[in-house]
Amino acid sequence: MTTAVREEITTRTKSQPTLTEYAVLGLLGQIGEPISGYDLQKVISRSVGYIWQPSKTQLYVVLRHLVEAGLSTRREVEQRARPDKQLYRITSAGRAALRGWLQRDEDTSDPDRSTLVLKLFFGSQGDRLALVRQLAAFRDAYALRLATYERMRDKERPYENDLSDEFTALTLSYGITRARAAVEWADAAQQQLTR
Amino acid sequence: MTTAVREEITTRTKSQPTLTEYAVLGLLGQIGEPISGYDLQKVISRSVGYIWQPSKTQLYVVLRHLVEAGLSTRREVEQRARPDKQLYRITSAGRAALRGWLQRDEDTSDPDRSTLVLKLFFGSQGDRLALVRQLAAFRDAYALRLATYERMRDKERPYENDLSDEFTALTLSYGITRARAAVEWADAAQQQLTR
DNA sequence: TCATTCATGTAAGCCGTTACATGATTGT
DNA sequence: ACAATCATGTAACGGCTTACATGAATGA
Repeated sequence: MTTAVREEITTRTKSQPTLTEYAVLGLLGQIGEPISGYDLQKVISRSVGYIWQPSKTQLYVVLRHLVEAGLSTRREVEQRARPDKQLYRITSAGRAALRGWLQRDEDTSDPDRSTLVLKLFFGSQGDRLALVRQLAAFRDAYALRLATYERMRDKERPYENDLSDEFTALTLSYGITRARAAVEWADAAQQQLTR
Repeated sequence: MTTAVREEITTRTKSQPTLTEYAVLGLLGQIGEPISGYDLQKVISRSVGYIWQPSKTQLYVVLRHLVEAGLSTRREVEQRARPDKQLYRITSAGRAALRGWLQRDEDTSDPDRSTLVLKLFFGSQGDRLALVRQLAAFRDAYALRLATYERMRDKERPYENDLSDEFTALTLSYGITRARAAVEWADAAQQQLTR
């Protein structure tokens, strides 16, 4: 029974890490010392929490995956007064994977999912130039979007099948506001990083 | 075999609609005339697309759900030159469900998931006052966030387990920029709607 | 006495994605 | 000759959430 489960899990492994897995890896890298899943969650809520926050259940799953992929070690610590705990620590393979991820350009130009911002959070562990380059791509993607939105706004009868009214105009202006804010932020960030 | 599948689906029904289902329902309501899934997708890409965009596969699933829930009718149209198609049209029960959704305050105060903006898109089909009220809640949620972020920024040593550096400061400033933009937009929108 | 902290997990299920299938028709 | 348009779907699976379980220790 146990073995059967093991096998299933093992065969499923090997695909490349998810966003969440990289995020956890990034934290392990940033923290340095071994840390339990439980404590990690607290760190998250005080740091990356505002960008990205998985449920605790998922966190435990992700940590297991990282260990299976050799990106983290797990060490069991027995306690008397408290339940036993597992301490996780990034491996050198983990650091390499993280650096690789931070390096790689994202081909998806969907700025909202915003992998870029997450990467930037862990920027100190990666290559500065690669991040600046990705930041520029992020900026451009949003600028493009912004242009599209503004074109939509400025047409009086955008398309045959038109749904526009007072309310849709409002939501469109929301999109514009957000996109503009993103572009401006990206510009400032770029200056900051290249200065 | 077929019957078995039918049963499974039927028993699973009955839970209240998902966000995506409401979104499709909103579109059916806005459009008025019967429309095929295929055409719906096009409308989406030209309208709500920038807020929310399901895959075509999911769209077909959602339409089936709506019919099963009695919120939409489906009428088969046979064609010679083209594949047959199904035309969907909102029912009165559907309109009622939609109005109810637009009315209801959302208890989750997570502004990012942004149900509010989606609701606003369909605002013309709902009660103006209810939407203004929800818009205010949205504004407040973001204002609260903004305050939290600014507090984080202004502390030099935020917490024991501190991760802050040049990069995290940058991402924090991203959060601040976004939150501030959201608050400002919400204020303007509120004025617009109450004027 | 009762809630909270510590610490990890299982089970069930939802929402959604990508890849693939089908097959005639129209445009380049 | 080849690609795109029309039109709908199945299969497989992935990521994530919520609810639930456990059980001692500490604090109000």
